[in-house]
Amino acid sequence: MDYDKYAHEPFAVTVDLAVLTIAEGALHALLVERGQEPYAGHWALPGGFVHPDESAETAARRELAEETGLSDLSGLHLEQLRTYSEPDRDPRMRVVSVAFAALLPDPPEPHGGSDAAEARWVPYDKAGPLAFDHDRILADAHERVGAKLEYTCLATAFCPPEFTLGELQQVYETVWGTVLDRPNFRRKVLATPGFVEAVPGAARLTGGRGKPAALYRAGPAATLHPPLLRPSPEGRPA
Amino acid sequence: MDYDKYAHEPFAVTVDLAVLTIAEGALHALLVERGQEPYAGHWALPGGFVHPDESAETAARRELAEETGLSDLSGLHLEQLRTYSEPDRDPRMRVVSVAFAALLPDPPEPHGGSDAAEARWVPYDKAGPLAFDHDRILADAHERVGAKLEYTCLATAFCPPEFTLGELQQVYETVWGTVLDRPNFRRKVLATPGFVEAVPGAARLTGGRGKPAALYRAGPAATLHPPLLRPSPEGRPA
DNA sequence: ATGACTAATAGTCACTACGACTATAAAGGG
DNA sequence: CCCTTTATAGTCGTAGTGACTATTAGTCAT
Repeated sequence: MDYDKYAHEPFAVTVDLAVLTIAEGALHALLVERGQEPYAGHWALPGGFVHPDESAETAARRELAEETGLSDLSGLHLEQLRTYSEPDRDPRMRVVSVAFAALLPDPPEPHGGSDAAEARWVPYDKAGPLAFDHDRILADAHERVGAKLEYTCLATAFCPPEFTLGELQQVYETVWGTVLDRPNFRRKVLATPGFVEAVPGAARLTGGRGKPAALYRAGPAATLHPPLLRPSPEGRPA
Repeated sequence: MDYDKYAHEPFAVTVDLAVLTIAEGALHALLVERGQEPYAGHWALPGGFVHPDESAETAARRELAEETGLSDLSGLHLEQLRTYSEPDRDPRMRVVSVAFAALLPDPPEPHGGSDAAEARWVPYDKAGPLAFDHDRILADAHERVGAKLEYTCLATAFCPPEFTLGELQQVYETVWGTVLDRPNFRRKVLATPGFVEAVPGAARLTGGRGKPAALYRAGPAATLHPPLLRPSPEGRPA
Protein backbone atom coordinates (compact mmCIF):
# COMPACT_ATOMS: atom_id res chain seq x y z
CA MET A 1 0.00 0.00 0.00
CA ASP A 2 1.37 3.36 -1.00
CA TYR A 3 0.68 5.54 1.98
CA ASP A 4 1.99 8.79 0.64
CA LYS A 5 -0.30 8.59 -2.32
CA TYR A 6 -3.22 9.03 0.03
CA ALA A 7 -1.72 11.28 2.64
CA HIS A 8 -3.04 14.42 0.98
CA GLU A 9 -6.64 13.25 0.77
CA PRO A 10 -8.95 15.68 2.51
CA PHE A 11 -10.25 13.28 5.16
CA ALA A 12 -11.34 14.71 8.47
CA VAL A 13 -12.13 12.42 11.39
CA THR A 14 -14.65 13.50 13.98
CA VAL A 15 -16.48 12.01 16.91
CA ASP A 16 -20.17 12.39 17.67
CA LEU A 17 -21.74 11.51 20.99
CA ALA A 18 -25.25 10.35 21.68
CA VAL A 19 -25.31 11.04 25.41
CA LEU A 20 -28.35 9.57 27.08
CA THR A 21 -29.71 9.90 30.57
CA ILE A 22 -32.95 9.47 32.44
CA ALA A 23 -34.56 12.52 33.98
CA GLU A 24 -38.08 12.85 35.32
CA GLY A 25 -38.94 9.39 34.17
CA ALA A 26 -38.10 10.08 30.54
CA LEU A 27 -35.14 9.39 28.29
CA HIS A 28 -33.16 12.53 27.49
CA ALA A 29 -30.39 13.24 25.04
CA LEU A 30 -27.69 15.86 25.38
CA LEU A 31 -27.78 18.31 22.48
CA VAL A 32 -25.80 21.40 21.56
CA GLU A 33 -26.81 24.36 19.46
CA ARG A 34 -24.31 24.85 16.69
CA GLY A 35 -22.50 28.16 16.60
CA GLN A 36 -20.88 27.88 13.17
CA GLU A 37 -21.83 26.88 9.67
CA PRO A 38 -22.89 24.47 8.45
CA TYR A 39 -26.15 24.09 10.31
CA ALA A 40 -25.50 27.16 12.48
CA GLY A 41 -28.39 27.56 14.89
CA HIS A 42 -29.46 23.96 14.48
CA TRP A 43 -29.30 21.42 17.26
CA ALA A 44 -26.80 18.61 16.98
CA LEU A 45 -25.04 15.93 18.94
CA PRO A 46 -21.93 17.10 20.78
CA GLY A 47 -18.73 16.17 19.01
CA GLY A 48 -15.79 17.50 17.14
CA PHE A 49 -12.54 16.77 15.41
CA VAL A 50 -10.13 14.12 16.58
CA HIS A 51 -6.74 15.63 17.25
CA PRO A 52 -3.62 14.16 15.68
CA ASP A 53 -2.34 12.70 18.92
CA GLU A 54 -5.47 11.17 20.42
CA SER A 55 -7.73 8.21 19.87
CA ALA A 56 -11.41 8.57 19.08
CA GLU A 57 -12.25 7.55 22.65
CA THR A 58 -10.01 10.25 24.07
CA ALA A 59 -11.42 12.82 21.68
CA ALA A 60 -14.96 11.86 22.68
CA ARG A 61 -14.29 12.55 26.36
CA ARG A 62 -12.50 15.79 25.59
CA GLU A 63 -15.17 17.11 23.29
CA LEU A 64 -17.90 16.25 25.71
CA ALA A 65 -16.18 18.16 28.47
CA GLU A 66 -15.35 21.11 26.22
CA GLU A 67 -18.70 21.51 24.54
CA THR A 68 -21.04 20.90 27.39
CA GLY A 69 -19.00 21.96 30.39
CA LEU A 70 -19.89 18.80 32.25
CA SER A 71 -17.46 18.50 35.09
CA ASP A 72 -18.25 15.10 36.56
CA LEU A 73 -17.56 12.56 33.88
CA SER A 74 -16.61 9.87 36.38
CA GLY A 75 -19.82 7.88 36.00
CA LEU A 76 -19.79 8.17 32.24
CA HIS A 77 -20.18 4.97 30.27
CA LEU A 78 -18.72 5.44 26.81
CA GLU A 79 -19.08 2.91 24.05
CA GLN A 80 -18.41 2.96 20.34
CA LEU A 81 -21.56 2.78 18.31
CA ARG A 82 -20.38 2.69 14.73
CA THR A 83 -18.64 4.85 12.17
CA TYR A 84 -20.58 6.90 9.65
CA SER A 85 -18.68 7.43 6.46
CA GLU A 86 -21.11 8.22 3.65
CA PRO A 87 -19.27 10.61 1.32
CA ASP A 88 -22.01 13.24 1.38
CA ARG A 89 -22.83 13.32 5.07
CA ASP A 90 -21.14 16.70 5.52
CA PRO A 91 -21.88 19.35 2.88
CA ARG A 92 -18.49 20.99 3.07
CA MET A 93 -15.90 18.27 3.03
CA ARG A 94 -15.23 14.61 3.51
CA VAL A 95 -15.83 13.80 7.16
CA VAL A 96 -15.75 10.36 8.69
CA SER A 97 -17.35 10.30 12.10
CA VAL A 98 -16.87 7.75 14.84
CA ALA A 99 -20.10 7.77 16.82
CA PHE A 100 -20.36 6.89 20.49
CA ALA A 101 -23.21 6.04 22.77
CA ALA A 102 -22.71 7.49 26.24
CA LEU A 103 -24.75 6.89 29.36
CA LEU A 104 -24.81 9.18 32.36
CA PRO A 105 -26.64 8.93 35.67
CA ASP A 106 -28.17 11.90 37.46
CA PRO A 107 -27.89 14.39 34.64
CA PRO A 108 -25.74 17.35 35.66
CA GLU A 109 -26.53 20.76 34.26
CA PRO A 110 -24.59 21.45 31.05
CA HIS A 111 -23.17 24.85 30.16
CA GLY A 112 -22.66 26.04 26.65
CA GLY A 113 -19.03 25.50 25.75
CA SER A 114 -16.37 26.44 23.28
CA ASP A 115 -17.83 25.56 19.91
CA ALA A 116 -21.43 25.30 20.97
CA ALA A 117 -23.73 28.22 21.62
CA GLU A 118 -25.68 26.22 24.15
CA ALA A 119 -25.96 22.73 25.54
CA ARG A 120 -29.14 21.22 26.92
CA TRP A 121 -30.85 17.97 27.88
CA VAL A 122 -33.77 17.36 25.53
CA PRO A 123 -36.43 14.66 25.88
CA TYR A 124 -35.66 11.92 23.39
CA ASP A 125 -38.96 12.23 21.54
CA LYS A 126 -38.60 15.96 21.17
CA ALA A 127 -35.05 15.84 19.83
CA GLY A 128 -36.31 17.29 16.59
CA PRO A 129 -34.50 17.27 13.28
CA LEU A 130 -30.82 17.47 14.03
CA ALA A 131 -27.89 18.59 11.94
CA PHE A 132 -26.09 16.23 9.57
CA ASP A 133 -27.15 12.60 10.02
CA HIS A 134 -27.40 13.00 13.77
CA ASP A 135 -31.03 11.90 13.87
CA ARG A 136 -29.96 8.52 12.65
CA ILE A 137 -27.01 8.32 15.02
CA LEU A 138 -29.27 9.11 17.95
CA ALA A 139 -31.80 6.51 16.85
CA ASP A 140 -29.06 3.92 16.38
CA ALA A 141 -27.80 4.66 19.88
CA HIS A 142 -31.25 4.21 21.38
CA GLU A 143 -31.72 0.93 19.58
CA ARG A 144 -28.30 -0.34 20.62
CA VAL A 145 -28.80 0.60 24.24
CA GLY A 146 -32.24 -0.99 24.29
CA ALA A 147 -30.82 -4.21 22.91
CA LYS A 148 -27.87 -4.26 25.29
CA LEU A 149 -30.14 -3.90 28.30
CA GLU A 150 -31.38 -7.39 27.52
CA TYR A 151 -28.15 -9.24 27.86
CA THR A 152 -25.68 -6.97 29.65
CA CYS A 153 -25.53 -5.07 32.92
CA LEU A 154 -25.58 -1.78 31.02
CA ALA A 155 -28.64 -0.53 32.91
CA THR A 156 -26.54 0.23 35.98
CA ALA A 157 -24.69 2.83 33.92
CA PHE A 158 -27.85 4.94 34.05
CA CYS A 159 -27.90 4.72 37.84
CA PRO A 160 -25.87 6.45 40.54
CA PRO A 161 -23.40 4.32 42.53
CA GLU A 162 -26.15 3.24 44.89
CA PHE A 163 -29.66 2.74 43.62
CA THR A 164 -32.90 0.97 44.36
CA LEU A 165 -34.42 -1.80 42.30
CA GLY A 166 -37.24 0.57 41.48
CA GLU A 167 -34.79 2.96 39.86
CA LEU A 168 -33.19 0.14 37.94
CA GLN A 169 -36.59 -0.97 36.73
CA GLN A 170 -37.36 2.56 35.62
CA VAL A 171 -34.29 2.45 33.41
CA TYR A 172 -35.63 -0.59 31.62
CA GLU A 173 -39.12 0.80 31.36
CA THR A 174 -37.95 4.17 30.10
CA VAL A 175 -35.56 2.90 27.47
CA TRP A 176 -37.87 0.15 26.27
CA GLY A 177 -41.03 2.16 26.56
CA THR A 178 -42.79 -0.68 28.30
CA VAL A 179 -44.17 -1.41 31.74
CA LEU A 180 -42.71 -4.28 33.72
CA ASP A 181 -44.15 -6.27 36.59
CA ARG A 182 -42.34 -5.18 39.70
CA PRO A 183 -42.16 -8.44 41.66
CA ASN A 184 -41.06 -10.38 38.59
CA PHE A 185 -38.41 -7.82 37.71
CA ARG A 186 -37.10 -7.95 41.23
CA ARG A 187 -36.97 -11.73 41.26
CA LYS A 188 -35.16 -11.83 37.95
CA VAL A 189 -32.55 -9.23 38.85
CA LEU A 190 -31.76 -10.79 42.21
CA ALA A 191 -31.57 -14.25 40.65
CA THR A 192 -28.93 -13.09 38.18
CA PRO A 193 -25.59 -13.52 39.93
CA GLY A 194 -23.30 -10.51 39.82
CA PHE A 195 -25.86 -8.08 38.43
CA VAL A 196 -26.44 -6.17 41.66
CA GLU A 197 -25.32 -6.62 45.25
CA ALA A 198 -26.96 -5.28 48.36
CA VAL A 199 -25.33 -2.36 50.17
CA PRO A 200 -24.42 -3.72 53.61
CA GLY A 201 -26.62 -1.82 56.05
CA ALA A 202 -28.80 0.75 54.42
CA ALA A 203 -32.30 1.51 53.24
CA ARG A 204 -33.49 4.71 51.70
CA LEU A 205 -35.75 6.22 54.28
CA THR A 206 -36.85 9.76 53.65
CA GLY A 207 -37.93 11.17 50.35
CA GLY A 208 -39.94 8.44 48.72
CA ARG A 209 -43.59 8.08 49.37
CA GLY A 210 -43.87 4.36 49.99
CA LYS A 211 -41.96 1.75 51.93
CA PRO A 212 -38.26 2.54 51.93
CA ALA A 213 -36.36 0.54 49.34
CA ALA A 214 -33.12 -1.34 49.86
CA LEU A 215 -30.04 0.04 48.17
CA TYR A 216 -27.93 -1.91 45.71
CA ARG A 217 -24.66 -1.45 43.91
CA ALA A 218 -23.62 -2.66 40.46
CA GLY A 219 -22.19 -6.15 40.74
CA PRO A 220 -19.08 -7.61 39.11
CA ALA A 221 -20.90 -9.25 36.20
CA ALA A 222 -20.81 -7.66 32.75
CA THR A 223 -23.31 -9.88 31.00
CA LEU A 224 -26.68 -11.24 32.07
CA HIS A 225 -27.16 -14.97 32.17
CA PRO A 226 -29.89 -15.65 31.46
CA PRO A 227 -30.88 -12.47 29.66
CA LEU A 228 -33.66 -10.15 30.68
CA LEU A 229 -35.77 -10.15 27.55
CA ARG A 230 -38.09 -7.31 26.76
CA PRO A 231 -41.73 -8.25 26.46
CA SER A 232 -43.00 -9.11 23.00
CA PRO A 233 -44.87 -6.19 21.48
CA GLU A 234 -47.28 -8.59 19.80
CA GLY A 235 -47.54 -12.22 18.86
CA ARG A 236 -43.95 -13.04 19.57
CA PRO A 237 -43.90 -16.45 21.18
CA ALA A 238 -41.52 -15.81 24.04
CA MET B 1 -16.02 24.27 14.03
CA ASP B 2 -13.32 25.56 11.74
CA TYR B 3 -13.08 22.90 9.09
CA ASP B 4 -10.20 24.33 7.11
CA LYS B 5 -8.03 24.39 10.16
CA TYR B 6 -8.08 20.60 10.16
CA ALA B 7 -8.27 19.86 6.47
CA HIS B 8 -4.52 19.46 6.22
CA GLU B 9 -4.19 16.97 9.04
CA PRO B 10 -2.52 13.79 7.86
CA PHE B 11 -5.42 11.45 8.59
CA ALA B 12 -5.80 8.38 6.45
CA VAL B 13 -8.91 6.21 6.67
CA THR B 14 -8.69 2.52 5.95
CA VAL B 15 -10.87 -0.55 6.25
CA ASP B 16 -9.81 -3.92 7.62
CA LEU B 17 -11.81 -7.09 7.17
CA ALA B 18 -11.98 -10.09 9.44
CA VAL B 19 -13.47 -12.54 6.96
CA LEU B 20 -14.55 -15.77 8.61
CA THR B 21 -15.80 -19.02 7.20
CA ILE B 22 -16.13 -22.62 8.22
CA ALA B 23 -14.11 -25.22 6.37
CA GLU B 24 -13.48 -28.80 7.33
CA GLY B 25 -15.25 -28.32 10.60
CA ALA B 26 -12.98 -25.51 11.72
CA LEU B 27 -13.20 -21.74 11.80
CA HIS B 28 -10.98 -20.10 9.19
CA ALA B 29 -9.96 -16.51 8.59
CA LEU B 30 -8.97 -14.98 5.29
CA LEU B 31 -5.45 -13.52 5.45
CA VAL B 32 -3.20 -11.81 2.95
CA GLU B 33 0.56 -11.66 2.83
CA ARG B 34 1.65 -8.07 2.70
CA GLY B 35 3.71 -7.00 -0.30
CA GLN B 36 4.86 -3.57 0.90
CA GLU B 37 6.27 -2.01 3.99
CA PRO B 38 5.43 -1.78 6.73
CA TYR B 39 5.16 -5.40 7.73
CA ALA B 40 6.13 -6.63 4.26
CA GLY B 41 6.03 -10.41 4.27
CA HIS B 42 3.82 -10.53 7.32
CA TRP B 43 0.28 -11.84 7.26
CA ALA B 44 -2.52 -9.39 7.79
CA LEU B 45 -6.22 -8.92 7.38
CA PRO B 46 -7.32 -7.81 3.93
CA GLY B 47 -8.08 -4.11 3.70
CA GLY B 48 -6.96 -0.82 2.33
CA PHE B 49 -7.61 2.85 1.95
CA VAL B 50 -11.06 4.32 1.63
CA HIS B 51 -11.35 6.33 -1.55
CA PRO B 52 -12.62 9.91 -1.46
CA ASP B 53 -15.92 9.05 -3.09
CA GLU B 54 -16.93 5.88 -1.26
CA SER B 55 -18.18 4.86 2.16
CA ALA B 56 -16.32 2.46 4.39
CA GLU B 57 -18.79 -0.28 3.47
CA THR B 58 -18.19 0.22 -0.22
CA ALA B 59 -14.46 0.31 0.31
CA ALA B 60 -14.62 -2.93 2.27
CA ARG B 61 -16.31 -4.81 -0.56
CA ARG B 62 -13.96 -3.34 -3.14
CA GLU B 63 -10.82 -4.12 -1.19
CA LEU B 64 -11.95 -7.64 -0.51
CA ALA B 65 -12.53 -8.27 -4.20
CA GLU B 66 -9.27 -6.59 -5.23
CA GLU B 67 -7.00 -8.18 -2.69
CA THR B 68 -8.29 -11.69 -2.61
CA GLY B 69 -9.76 -12.13 -6.08
CA LEU B 70 -12.94 -13.57 -4.65
CA SER B 71 -15.51 -13.41 -7.41
CA ASP B 72 -18.69 -14.52 -5.68
CA LEU B 73 -19.39 -12.00 -2.96
CA SER B 74 -23.14 -12.48 -3.20
CA GLY B 75 -23.47 -14.48 -0.01
CA LEU B 76 -21.17 -12.15 1.90
CA HIS B 77 -22.45 -10.83 5.19
CA LEU B 78 -20.65 -7.61 6.03
CA GLU B 79 -20.99 -5.86 9.34
CA GLN B 80 -19.11 -3.04 11.02
CA LEU B 81 -17.11 -4.20 13.99
CA ARG B 82 -15.61 -1.05 15.39
CA THR B 83 -13.10 1.64 14.52
CA TYR B 84 -9.52 1.45 15.71
CA SER B 85 -7.96 4.84 16.13
CA GLU B 86 -5.04 4.61 18.53
CA PRO B 87 -2.49 7.18 17.36
CA ASP B 88 0.37 4.70 17.20
CA ARG B 89 -1.34 1.77 15.52
CA ASP B 90 0.47 2.38 12.26
CA PRO B 91 4.21 3.10 12.49
CA ARG B 92 4.28 5.41 9.50
CA MET B 93 1.39 7.79 9.80
CA ARG B 94 -1.91 8.46 11.42
CA VAL B 95 -4.34 5.82 10.21
CA VAL B 96 -7.87 5.35 11.46
CA SER B 97 -9.26 1.99 10.48
CA VAL B 98 -12.89 0.96 10.26
CA ALA B 99 -12.93 -2.77 10.92
CA PHE B 100 -15.54 -5.15 9.55
CA ALA B 101 -16.55 -8.66 10.37
CA ALA B 102 -17.49 -10.61 7.28
CA LEU B 103 -19.01 -14.07 7.01
CA LEU B 104 -18.86 -16.25 3.97
CA PRO B 105 -20.30 -19.70 3.28
CA ASP B 106 -18.51 -22.38 1.28
CA PRO B 107 -15.12 -20.70 1.16
CA PRO B 108 -14.08 -20.03 -2.42
CA GLU B 109 -10.43 -20.21 -3.35
CA PRO B 110 -8.74 -16.81 -3.05
CA HIS B 111 -6.07 -15.56 -5.43
CA GLY B 112 -3.38 -13.11 -4.49
CA GLY B 113 -4.45 -9.69 -5.66
CA SER B 114 -3.24 -6.21 -6.33
CA ASP B 115 -1.61 -5.13 -3.12
CA ALA B 116 -1.25 -8.56 -1.57
CA ALA B 117 1.39 -11.08 -2.46
CA GLU B 118 -0.91 -13.93 -1.55
CA ALA B 119 -4.31 -14.57 -0.01
CA ARG B 120 -5.20 -17.71 1.91
CA TRP B 121 -7.70 -19.24 4.32
CA VAL B 122 -5.96 -19.95 7.62
CA PRO B 123 -7.39 -21.89 10.57
CA TYR B 124 -8.39 -19.41 13.24
CA ASP B 125 -6.10 -20.87 15.90
CA LYS B 126 -3.11 -20.82 13.58
CA ALA B 127 -3.61 -17.23 12.46
CA GLY B 128 -0.29 -16.35 14.03
CA PRO B 129 0.92 -12.89 14.92
CA LEU B 130 -0.51 -10.53 12.35
CA ALA B 131 0.58 -7.09 11.19
CA PHE B 132 -0.51 -3.92 13.01
CA ASP B 133 -3.25 -4.58 15.58
CA HIS B 134 -4.92 -7.16 13.38
CA ASP B 135 -4.67 -9.89 16.01
CA ARG B 136 -6.92 -7.88 18.19
CA ILE B 137 -9.33 -7.06 15.38
CA LEU B 138 -9.60 -10.72 14.49
CA ALA B 139 -10.21 -11.67 18.11
CA ASP B 140 -12.82 -8.94 18.47
CA ALA B 141 -14.57 -10.23 15.37
CA HIS B 142 -14.64 -13.77 16.72
CA GLU B 143 -16.04 -12.61 20.01
CA ARG B 144 -18.68 -10.47 18.33
CA VAL B 145 -19.78 -13.22 15.99
CA GLY B 146 -19.96 -15.69 18.85
CA ALA B 147 -22.14 -13.33 20.84
CA LYS B 148 -24.41 -12.52 17.92
CA LEU B 149 -25.07 -16.19 17.27
CA GLU B 150 -26.95 -16.22 20.55
CA TYR B 151 -29.58 -13.67 19.73
CA THR B 152 -29.58 -13.18 15.97
CA CYS B 153 -29.97 -15.35 12.88
CA LEU B 154 -26.36 -14.64 11.92
CA ALA B 155 -25.49 -18.33 11.79
CA THR B 156 -27.22 -18.72 8.45
CA ALA B 157 -24.68 -16.33 6.95
CA PHE B 158 -22.11 -19.13 7.31
CA CYS B 159 -24.37 -21.50 5.37
CA PRO B 160 -25.16 -21.84 1.67
CA PRO B 161 -28.68 -20.89 0.53
CA GLU B 162 -29.94 -24.37 1.40
CA PHE B 163 -28.53 -26.22 4.35
CA THR B 164 -29.28 -28.97 6.84
CA LEU B 165 -29.80 -28.48 10.53
CA GLY B 166 -26.63 -30.48 11.05
CA GLU B 167 -24.67 -27.87 9.14
CA LEU B 168 -26.29 -25.09 11.08
CA GLN B 169 -25.43 -26.82 14.32
CA GLN B 170 -21.84 -27.18 13.16
CA VAL B 171 -21.67 -23.40 12.76
CA TYR B 172 -22.60 -22.94 16.39
CA GLU B 173 -20.28 -25.66 17.60
CA THR B 174 -17.37 -24.40 15.56
CA VAL B 175 -17.64 -20.75 16.49
CA TRP B 176 -18.37 -21.43 20.15
CA GLY B 177 -15.97 -24.33 20.48
CA THR B 178 -18.59 -26.40 22.24
CA VAL B 179 -20.64 -29.51 21.55
CA LEU B 180 -24.42 -29.22 21.43
CA ASP B 181 -27.09 -31.85 21.88
CA ARG B 182 -28.54 -32.56 18.47
CA PRO B 183 -32.19 -33.20 19.32
CA ASN B 184 -32.32 -30.17 21.60
CA PHE B 185 -30.68 -27.92 19.04
CA ARG B 186 -33.16 -29.08 16.44
CA ARG B 187 -36.12 -28.49 18.71
CA LYS B 188 -34.93 -25.01 19.60
CA VAL B 189 -34.26 -23.91 16.03
CA LEU B 190 -37.56 -25.22 14.72
CA ALA B 191 -39.42 -23.63 17.62
CA THR B 192 -37.99 -20.21 16.83
CA PRO B 193 -40.34 -18.65 14.28
CA GLY B 194 -38.68 -17.23 11.19
CA PHE B 195 -35.24 -18.66 11.86
CA VAL B 196 -35.35 -21.37 9.19
CA GLU B 197 -38.02 -22.67 6.86
CA ALA B 198 -38.17 -26.05 5.17
CA VAL B 199 -37.40 -26.30 1.48
CA PRO B 200 -40.64 -27.52 -0.12
CA GLY B 201 -39.84 -30.98 -1.41
CA ALA B 202 -36.26 -32.02 -0.93
CA ALA B 203 -33.91 -34.04 1.19
CA ARG B 204 -30.20 -34.45 0.71
CA LEU B 205 -29.69 -37.99 -0.39
CA THR B 206 -26.22 -38.88 -1.61
CA GLY B 207 -22.99 -37.86 0.00
CA GLY B 208 -23.64 -38.06 3.71
CA ARG B 209 -23.09 -41.24 5.62
CA GLY B 210 -26.27 -41.38 7.68
CA LYS B 211 -29.94 -40.80 7.14
CA PRO B 212 -30.52 -38.03 4.60
CA ALA B 213 -31.26 -34.70 6.21
CA ALA B 214 -34.00 -32.27 5.32
CA LEU B 215 -32.98 -29.00 3.71
CA TYR B 216 -33.80 -25.60 5.12
CA ARG B 217 -33.49 -21.99 4.03
CA ALA B 218 -32.87 -18.88 6.11
CA GLY B 219 -36.18 -17.49 7.34
CA PRO B 220 -37.37 -13.91 7.46
CA ALA B 221 -36.45 -13.28 11.09
CA ALA B 222 -33.37 -11.27 11.98
CA THR B 223 -33.31 -11.83 15.71
CA LEU B 224 -33.89 -14.91 17.82
CA HIS B 225 -36.68 -14.85 20.36
CA PRO B 226 -35.95 -16.41 22.68
CA PRO B 227 -32.19 -16.47 22.23
CA LEU B 228 -30.09 -19.57 21.75
CA LEU B 229 -27.70 -19.28 24.65
CA ARG B 230 -24.35 -20.94 24.59
CA PRO B 231 -23.76 -23.47 27.35
CA SER B 232 -22.12 -22.20 30.51
CA PRO B 233 -18.41 -23.02 30.62
CA GLU B 234 -18.64 -23.55 34.35
CA GLY B 235 -20.84 -22.59 37.22
CA ARG B 236 -23.00 -20.21 35.29
CA PRO B 237 -26.53 -20.72 36.46
CA ALA B 238 -28.34 -20.96 33.14
C1' DA C 1 -53.33 9.59 66.06
C1' DT C 2 -55.70 7.58 62.21
C1' DG C 3 -56.82 6.24 57.95
C1' DA C 4 -55.90 6.79 52.76
C1' DC C 5 -52.31 6.35 49.60
C1' DT C 6 -47.98 4.71 47.83
C1' DA C 7 -44.24 1.87 46.95
C1' DA C 8 -41.33 -2.27 48.37
C1' DT C 9 -41.20 -6.91 49.26
C1' DA C 10 -42.99 -11.80 49.85
C1' DG C 11 -45.17 -15.51 47.99
C1' DT C 12 -48.32 -18.58 44.89
C1' DC C 13 -49.50 -21.10 40.72
C1' DA C 14 -49.63 -22.74 36.20
C1' DC C 15 -47.26 -23.02 32.01
C1' DT C 16 -43.28 -23.15 29.09
C1' DA C 17 -38.49 -23.82 27.93
C1' DC C 18 -34.72 -26.47 28.29
C1' DG C 19 -31.06 -30.04 29.54
C1' DA C 20 -30.37 -34.87 29.66
C1' DC C 21 -31.85 -38.65 28.01
C1' DT C 22 -33.73 -43.03 25.12
C1' DA C 23 -35.65 -44.77 20.91
C1' DT C 24 -36.49 -45.22 16.05
C1' DA C 25 -35.62 -44.38 11.00
C1' DA C 26 -32.87 -44.29 6.91
C1' DA C 27 -28.96 -44.19 4.57
C1' DG C 28 -23.81 -46.41 3.36
C1' DG C 29 -19.90 -49.75 3.98
C1' DG C 30 -17.73 -53.99 5.17
C1' DC D 1 -26.72 -58.58 6.39
C1' DC D 2 -25.17 -56.52 10.24
C1' DC D 3 -22.84 -52.49 11.86
C1' DT D 4 -21.97 -47.70 11.78
C1' DT D 5 -23.53 -43.16 11.09
C1' DT D 6 -26.62 -39.43 11.06
C1' DA D 7 -31.38 -37.61 11.25
C1' DT D 8 -35.53 -37.39 13.63
C1' DA D 9 -39.10 -38.44 17.34
C1' DG D 10 -40.31 -38.45 21.90
C1' DT D 11 -39.98 -38.46 27.31
C1' DC D 12 -39.17 -36.56 31.88
C1' DG D 13 -37.91 -33.63 35.48
C1' DT D 14 -36.51 -29.07 36.56
C1' DA D 15 -35.74 -24.15 36.18
C1' DG D 16 -37.46 -19.83 34.53
C1' DT D 17 -41.27 -16.76 33.82
C1' DG D 18 -45.85 -14.29 33.44
C1' DA D 19 -49.83 -13.14 35.95
C1' DC D 20 -51.35 -12.74 40.08
C1' DT D 21 -52.49 -11.79 45.50
C1' DA D 22 -50.85 -10.44 50.06
C1' DT D 23 -48.20 -8.08 53.41
C1' DT D 24 -45.14 -4.47 55.15
C1' DA D 25 -43.56 0.16 55.99
C1' DG D 26 -43.30 4.48 55.05
C1' DT D 27 -45.64 9.68 53.81
C1' DC D 28 -49.50 12.80 53.68
C1' DA D 29 -53.95 14.89 54.73
C1' DT D 30 -57.38 15.36 57.98
